[in-house]
Amino acid sequence: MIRLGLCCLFREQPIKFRTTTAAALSRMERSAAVRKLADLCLHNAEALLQALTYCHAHDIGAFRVMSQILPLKTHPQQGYRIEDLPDAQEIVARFQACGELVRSRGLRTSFHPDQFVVLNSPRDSVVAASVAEIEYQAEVAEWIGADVINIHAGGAYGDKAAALARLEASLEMLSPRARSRLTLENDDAIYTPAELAPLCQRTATPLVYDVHHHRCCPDGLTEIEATDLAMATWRREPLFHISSPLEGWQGPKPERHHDFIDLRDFPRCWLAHQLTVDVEAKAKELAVFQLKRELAALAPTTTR
DNA sequence: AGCGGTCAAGTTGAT
DNA sequence: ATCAACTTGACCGCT
Repeated sequence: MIRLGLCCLFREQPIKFRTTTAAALSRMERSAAVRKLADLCLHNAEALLQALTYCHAHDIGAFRVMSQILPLKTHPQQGYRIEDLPDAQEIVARFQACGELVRSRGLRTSFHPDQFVVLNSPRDSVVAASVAEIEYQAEVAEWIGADVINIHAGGAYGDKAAALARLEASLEMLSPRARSRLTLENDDAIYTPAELAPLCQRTATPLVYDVHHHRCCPDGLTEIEATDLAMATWRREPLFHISSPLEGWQGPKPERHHDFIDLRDFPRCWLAHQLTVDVEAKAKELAVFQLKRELAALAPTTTR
């Protein structure tokens, strides 16, 4: 019943996504720059199709798409609209082909905008840039059939209640296609499941439960309680995160991720549910395979 | 061809 | 006040 997900990259499989830098583009004529960007987008769409094909063939049920799938899409100077790139139709067509595969094979895809996306910032410019980034990912999500754009709640700014109120207000700024995909995840330092759950329930925003973060930043809830709380916020298959600490729970930085998942870190209460669990481990597909094997040995019919 | 410094963005907390 | 850590590899300019 557990669908395991791979995050963005491969350790051994030669499937590579490409990107560029704003500095490099700024040294080129705009025509050459957009040509390069278009080539990268075409390449990445093809690579995504390969990634999804690989996942399906190897029984990996979910794939997280890297934020730079369209490189520098919302950069203030080098950003672009897809329709302004050469081969725009071909780029979209290739991503839509990914979407066909996702739907026909029952795969799940998601996005996880990174730490620069902060919807609860007191700075309007930060919120505006964050909304733009989420909207870009929502456009690609629509092409590829991704149902999740997962973000953290943001900073505390010395007043979490006010910060969460700003977050709630910012949700209103999103288009329907972005809003309907947006999810919130508990983080490893600031916002716990207990703090996010009320907002999630009130705003019908699914809560992505990261049990590693919960262990780093606890709130008094047991893992069973947090699991149930998070599950109740989903109107579809829940998406959770798993990872193991690089140097053990007693190490200096338990929030850092290990190459593989220690089976002891996988909450047993998750096994009873139909869930997607993204495997956040540096050995990538190898870690997914290892966890799948170990879960299968534990309970032979409960994984796929 | 190979090497290594650098890469758009925000926030926090260690120094 | 400054800066590394988040996640991480890959780009790109230099030899």
